[in-house]
Amino acid sequence: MQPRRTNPERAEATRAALLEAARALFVEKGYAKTSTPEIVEAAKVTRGALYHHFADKPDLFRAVLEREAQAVADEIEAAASPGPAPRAAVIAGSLAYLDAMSVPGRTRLLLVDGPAVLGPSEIASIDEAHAARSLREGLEAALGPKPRAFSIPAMTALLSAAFDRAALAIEAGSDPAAFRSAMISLVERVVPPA
Amino acid sequence: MQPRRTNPERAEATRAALLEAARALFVEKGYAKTSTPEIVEAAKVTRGALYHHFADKPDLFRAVLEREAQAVADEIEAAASPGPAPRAAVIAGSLAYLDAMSVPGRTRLLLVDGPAVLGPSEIASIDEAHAARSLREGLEAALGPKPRAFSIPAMTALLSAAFDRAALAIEAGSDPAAFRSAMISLVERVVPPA
DNA sequence: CAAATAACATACAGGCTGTATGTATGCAAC
DNA sequence: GTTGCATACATACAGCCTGTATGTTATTTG
Repeated sequence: MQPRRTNPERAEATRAALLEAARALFVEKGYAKTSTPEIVEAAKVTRGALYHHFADKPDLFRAVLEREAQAVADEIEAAASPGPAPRAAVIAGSLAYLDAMSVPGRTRLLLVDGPAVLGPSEIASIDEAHAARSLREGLEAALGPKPRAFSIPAMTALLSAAFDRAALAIEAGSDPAAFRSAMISLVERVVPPA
Repeated sequence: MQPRRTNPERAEATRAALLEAARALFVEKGYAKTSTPEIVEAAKVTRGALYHHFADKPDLFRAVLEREAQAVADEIEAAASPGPAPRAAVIAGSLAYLDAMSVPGRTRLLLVDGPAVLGPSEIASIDEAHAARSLREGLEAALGPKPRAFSIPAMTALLSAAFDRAALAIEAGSDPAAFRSAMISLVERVVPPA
């Protein structure tokens, strides 16, 4: 607890406190019903600090989301290393995605409030930079270059949406096994065995 | 323009004016950035009238959404009459859904702002009462009672999400033909021919 | 050590939501 | 037909929230 702290240290500490407090409140009450006075109180800073680090409330939300999307992408990468069996890698990545999205709050942040606050196009670009990219590359590796009845980017988007809905349903209390198996069944029909 | 109007007439007229004005503004600027003063100005009534007819702003939004979901469901029903060919009916209903969702504003209302404002569970129940129910019944008719690798309600939810993403992508400017064919391809893999 | 700057803190203006209260018109009973 | 009530609004107000503008303190730099 030295009162002697370097400037980047102070800044990073308050930034982290704001991100953590904001994440917790956005998850608990949703973006719209969370006020900046609440956030700064939980983070034990003032609104001046918030508006010093972030342009506005959506900008803070965006920062929370990018962290979260990065964490999800990391978990997928760890599980679905693109080895010699691309089909197995896609299925492993699929289950890893559902596991990653079961971390409390992630569905609300990334799938519910995110599109409304930042717009579906910005969410799509965050997604394409993280989780969806893994899926697309997995499909390309598993399907090869021969002609197909569908475009890979389009099918990636459709499957990605199905993944999201599965995560939401599981979060809402549906049977996880039922949605996991339905999702795998869907992927297997798109990527035929060998 | 007789100043002599019956009470139910007056009420229904202002209700309709509010719903129409609100829909237009929610579509143009989104729910969060649309204020009730704006809405009542466009509808040429006062905020007193709004809060007389609707409990609060989310309640007005819900009324707009229910109308919209009903309209979508009607278009699907018209196209996918469950005749003797259940597989063809599912495919016809699929294309009808994408057409219905191409009416300007519907994706934003039903797929973007809806889940954030009313919560995904309430949106899911509105959907199950309208469009998703058609799809589930179509799948049941097309797949029959024999055992499958997946549960029909779960697969209905996943396909429904893929439909929604296709509608969003088309709205965002992606190639409609690519998404239509990818979507049909997905449905065909779930519902094998005959 | 002095000036400049980063990192906040405080104060304020404008706008929005929901409620409480007031009013006029249709309506129903007598 | 008039009296009383309910419906359908209209107006006014209180509280909160967002973003900005300005002030203050600690750190860094020349």
